[in-house]
Amino acid sequence: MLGLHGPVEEIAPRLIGATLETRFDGLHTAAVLTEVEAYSEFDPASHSFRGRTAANESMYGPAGTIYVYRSYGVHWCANLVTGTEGRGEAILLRAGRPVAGVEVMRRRRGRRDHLTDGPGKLAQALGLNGDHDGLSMGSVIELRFPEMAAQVVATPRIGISKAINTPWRFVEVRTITL
DNA sequence: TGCTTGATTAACT
DNA sequence: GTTAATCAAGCAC
Repeated sequence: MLGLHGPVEEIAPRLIGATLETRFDGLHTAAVLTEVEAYSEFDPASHSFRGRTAANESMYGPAGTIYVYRSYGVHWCANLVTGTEGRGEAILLRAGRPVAGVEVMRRRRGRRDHLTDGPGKLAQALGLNGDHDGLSMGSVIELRFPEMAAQVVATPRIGISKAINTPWRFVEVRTITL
């Protein structure tokens, strides 16, 4: 996919402002990404740091692959692979702004607000779960880049205990929460 | 085989 | 601000 292949720390900020769209079972939802985090091999905080396993296999796929993992045994979190195949790099999609299918999102989330303001929430609102791990960007999951680049700020990543000073969290300036 | 730790969320007080 | 829910991966034994 155009503009989707490259080092995670370079691609990640460019995902801010991009629209992620899903069509599952005829249900259309879309969110503009406002917060992402980059993870790579040789990165102690990354799932791929300890090497390739059955669980993180899709992190090693080609650019455009979706990596979905179970978080805290409860939630699903979605990543987008943008690196070279076999490198184990991915970008965690942490938050977004609903722009289509809000009622579908509300039904999936079971509430009216806080639909996409967290990685588990964003994945659930878009209907992403373990079934979609390893799928590629294409007919059911699409990413559209904006006309103009968003204003982005880089900060340390959230909820990790290693490499806490690596500023690989990228947040849209208008929605920044530090 | 058992123990600890999460790339979290929601419901509490 | 605190805590339960809930489970798989990773690591020690």
